[in-house]
Amino acid sequence: MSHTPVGIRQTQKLRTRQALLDAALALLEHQSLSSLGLREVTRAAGVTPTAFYRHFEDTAALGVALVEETLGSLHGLIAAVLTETGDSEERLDRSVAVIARHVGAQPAHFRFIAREQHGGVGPVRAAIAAQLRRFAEEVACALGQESGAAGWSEEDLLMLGGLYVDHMVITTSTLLEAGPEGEAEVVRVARRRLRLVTIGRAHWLDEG
Amino acid sequence: MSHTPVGIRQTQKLRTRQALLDAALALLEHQSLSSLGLREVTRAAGVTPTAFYRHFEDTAALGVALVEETLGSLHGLIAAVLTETGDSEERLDRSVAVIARHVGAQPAHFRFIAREQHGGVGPVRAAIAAQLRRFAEEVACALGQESGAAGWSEEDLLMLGGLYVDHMVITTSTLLEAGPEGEAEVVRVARRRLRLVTIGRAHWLDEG
DNA sequence: CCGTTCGGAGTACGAGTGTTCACTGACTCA
DNA sequence: TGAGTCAGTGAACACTCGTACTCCGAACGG
Repeated sequence: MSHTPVGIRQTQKLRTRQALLDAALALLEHQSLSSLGLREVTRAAGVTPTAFYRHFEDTAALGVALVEETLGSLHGLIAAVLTETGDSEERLDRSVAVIARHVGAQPAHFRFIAREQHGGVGPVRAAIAAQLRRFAEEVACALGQESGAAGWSEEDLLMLGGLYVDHMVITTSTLLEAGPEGEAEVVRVARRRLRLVTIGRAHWLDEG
Repeated sequence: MSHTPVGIRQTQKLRTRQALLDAALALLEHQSLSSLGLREVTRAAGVTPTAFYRHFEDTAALGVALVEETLGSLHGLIAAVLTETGDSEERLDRSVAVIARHVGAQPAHFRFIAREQHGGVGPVRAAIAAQLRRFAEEVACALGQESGAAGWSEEDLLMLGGLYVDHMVITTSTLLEAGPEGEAEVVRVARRRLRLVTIGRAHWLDEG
């Protein structure tokens, strides 16, 4: 992939950068980015305030980096799940399960995304929107290669992809609100919702 | 309704209270509640910081009041639109139109809701969640009285009501992001999404 | 009419904020 | 090996912040 220089200096710099990101993410569990202080982050990361500027210009820039870290590695994953074999019911269950697993594994990251998707920091909002748009396009592309997609316009595929992605985001934040003990119920409802959408999809061309 | 005492004192108090709410709402256009300062609000409202405490304990309490102001008056409205006569296509268009009109009329209020729905202030999140749950129940109730609702379990009606409400919220924030010039396109896509859900609804019992 | 209530003003305090500057010392590389 | 680079330090800057006081004066109620 990208060049990963092994200089002691570079690695140490990356280590501090990651410490800042981790500290910020931990603090963002109970507040939003626009109220996150630069000093607050550096204190939690065990670094002086000035060191922050070696890595990020703003707390906003740090937020954008967090967006990349969270969503950047997810591309292709959803599309992959959708293109796996199995009937639509199976694929549906698997999609929801994948989401639940990821959210359970790194809740702080997804809480951050849910919170800042409409949050007060413009650049971060834009970064999230861009990533979600890419997801929608990927899903639309995957759907377009299915057998049932004959006769669907590109616009409608994008509409459907966006619907799935938005539903994925909603499910994510609902999972976070419910906590581990409420997960099963949330998954149940999410599956039903997806099934309803799938049924609508199957009959879309009948009544378009 | 509620008692509205006409004392000079009471009215003046309500006036400043409203000034605080309006000032806060204006400031919240470009930031989120958790970064909103008490002094900032009072400065914009033209009062001293100490006066704030006569009306709200916190900025969080002010946020809850804003939630009530925005969503409290909307109850019954959606259900009313849904129970009006006309075929499902008409009702669907009317629902989207009503949303677009409300968002266009008071964008700041709805931006606030979208932003704080997953924001960093717990009590406000809870207040919004409670209101949205009420909406979902109202929609579910309205749907239950339609002719096509025979055979639907109460749980599935609630699932569907929640789906509609969540979609309403998404549409709202998408409208806000798009601005007035992008409104037509957003409305187009929102209508299509709703139509797909409606189709799924019509065939729900066939394949349940 | 007069004592009480109370919304709001004014002042002051300590704590925390973002940003700047000169500096240090370990790493880099010719 | 020696000059240069640069991630991170520490002190200081000028703010803003939330909150606790005391006090004023207009509106209230008996």
